Amino acid sequence: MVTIADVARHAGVAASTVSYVLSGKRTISTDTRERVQRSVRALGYRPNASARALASQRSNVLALVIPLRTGMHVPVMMQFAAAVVTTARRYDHDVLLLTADEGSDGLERVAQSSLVDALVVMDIELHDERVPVLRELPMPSVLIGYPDDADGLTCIDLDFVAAGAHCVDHLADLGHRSLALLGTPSAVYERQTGFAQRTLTGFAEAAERRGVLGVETPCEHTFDAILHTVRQLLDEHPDITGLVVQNEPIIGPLLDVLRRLGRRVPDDMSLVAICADDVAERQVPQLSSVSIPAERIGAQAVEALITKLEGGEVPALTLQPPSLTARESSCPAPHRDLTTA
Amino acid sequence: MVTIADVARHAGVAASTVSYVLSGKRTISTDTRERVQRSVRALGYRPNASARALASQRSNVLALVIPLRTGMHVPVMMQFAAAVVTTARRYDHDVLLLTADEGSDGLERVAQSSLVDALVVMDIELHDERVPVLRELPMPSVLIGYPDDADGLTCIDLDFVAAGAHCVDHLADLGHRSLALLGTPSAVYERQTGFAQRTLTGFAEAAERRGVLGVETPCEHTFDAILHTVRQLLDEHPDITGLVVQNEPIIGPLLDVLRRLGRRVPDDMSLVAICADDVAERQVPQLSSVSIPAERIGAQAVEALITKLEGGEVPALTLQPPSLTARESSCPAPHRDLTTA
DNA sequence: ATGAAAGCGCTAACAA
DNA sequence: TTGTTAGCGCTTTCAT
Repeated sequence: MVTIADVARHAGVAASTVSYVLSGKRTISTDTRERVQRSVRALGYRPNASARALASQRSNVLALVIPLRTGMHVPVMMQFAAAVVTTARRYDHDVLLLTADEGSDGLERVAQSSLVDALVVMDIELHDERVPVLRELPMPSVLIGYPDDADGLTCIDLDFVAAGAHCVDHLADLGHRSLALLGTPSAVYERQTGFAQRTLTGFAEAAERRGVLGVETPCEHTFDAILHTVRQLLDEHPDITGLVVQNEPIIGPLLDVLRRLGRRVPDDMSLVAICADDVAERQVPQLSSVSIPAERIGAQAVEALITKLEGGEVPALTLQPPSLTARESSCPAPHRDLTTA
Repeated sequence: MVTIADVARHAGVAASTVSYVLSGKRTISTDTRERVQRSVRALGYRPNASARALASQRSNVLALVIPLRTGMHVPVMMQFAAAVVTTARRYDHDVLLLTADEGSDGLERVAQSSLVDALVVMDIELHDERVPVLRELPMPSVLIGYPDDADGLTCIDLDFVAAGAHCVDHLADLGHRSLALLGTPSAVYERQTGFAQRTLTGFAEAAERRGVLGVETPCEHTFDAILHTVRQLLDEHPDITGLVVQNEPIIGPLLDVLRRLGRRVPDDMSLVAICADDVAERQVPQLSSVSIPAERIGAQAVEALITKLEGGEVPALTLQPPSLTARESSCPAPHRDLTTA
């Protein structure tokens, strides 16, 4: 292994000079700088990460805590993770991957051992045991999602309340009077997961505001569950003509189920999904959808952390405004048959 | 921050004694050990990771390199990643997440800076630029997948050749005489990705051996592409009655496409997929499938690394034997209509 | 503009 | 069974 001392010897300077050339924290004469840089290249020198971390009290590693639980939509999480890693690298940081099942102990472990400088925590529940821990940790963190009590924390998320409302408004604008929200599996609600809960809130509030019927139901992932859920929904509320879907894996089978139940999309039933754009575009018909800007949020989370690490200020809560793209799955409500009214 | 010196003082022993109590590398009298352990708890001591790594030349961190490219099936990758993290934790290691787009430079960076002790690299291509780099790196690595020239490397993978053959045998045993392999997007083949390539080999060899027709075609992910690919396939080979599918995201739409084209599964067309069990079970009808044991392979990769780190020997190539589960999507071939023969 | 030297917090060889 | 001590390779203060 080639050390800083080797480089210093090779360049005929002191080790500290090499360090300063590399960090740029001191002005170095062009001559010396170039000589050192040549030596670095000649010897293939790479600073030892542990030594650097020990001396500088900075590991240049961020922790990323991802959920590995049932009901989470995996591709979206991967987009987050990818964005976090890519952005971290842009700021010369690496990413340590933690799974949520280590719980708050895991957070304390990596933080208190100085393995990482800061943390990104995904999939925050409304009452999350990790939140008080994060608050006490001696280093910055950013939550993707936000808990009920977000005091003293930095949170970034899609504005799911607005997303739910947005879907209702879109359908209500098209003349639909009876809507349903087909949500995530019930386990997700029972965990009091923020995004699911808040979409529901936005949906309900908007339905009330617009004076339309707004029914809500969770939905599991199996085909039979989807069939059963939708059938029951339409039995109880036969006049529903607008569906909001927040449950990416059921989208394909759902279209099939609606076909079997004799509802054409969009003629008999308009659909708006909350999902990644590529998923929406891949369906037949293509789905009107509110997209989940995972890349944007992941990048923003890292940027907020870097800012905090440099002593800067960041907003306590950043909510991405949702944007709805109308595609083929939503259209004006069918005329009401007044004879059956 | 509480250091080992604080603990030593609190317990009335030398710092090295604390170190030895923690590592267990020396026999310590019960009395001292308990006193030290009490002090550790009392002060909430956590060894500093960088200091430990610097002194011991071991970071206790493994690198995991995951692909973020088109055509890869994301949920399977997440299963790998989850298994790697979970298993690493069982051996007291953490996992640093790298994306494949850092290329071989990324590997050199984390290895030569001693950021990690060892590497797990996923999605290995047949001719992979990272392979020669891994071979020269001063630390152990395990490849998930394997390149053409795997000399001096440790590789773990599902035996995709056998998987392809297995599917053919299953269908041939049921009397099918004309089969097709519906593969991954062509980009995956063009990258010379091992698993896709080898499945194809196994498929072709087995078809030849069994004396049945074996047609192969890549397939993109969009609905239109699936429709077009399958239609063309059945136009050119109308007597195909067995389909092998290695392309998880198209499975749902494919069933739809077959229905549209008037082929009932399994009555007119038997289907065998190479995919995760839960995906196979979620379909209607449930798919006969060769499962991808991601958890097993991920865990095995980490265990191999740990063994190597401890100076042990591991096999150069570990191929998981595929296992096929027959479900509802495959059945005996329809009787041939001899009048049209 | 550069160098010397004191740590950062831990491990492990050496001593006792 | 335990303590003393010399690093691990770097950053950063202090000195020049």
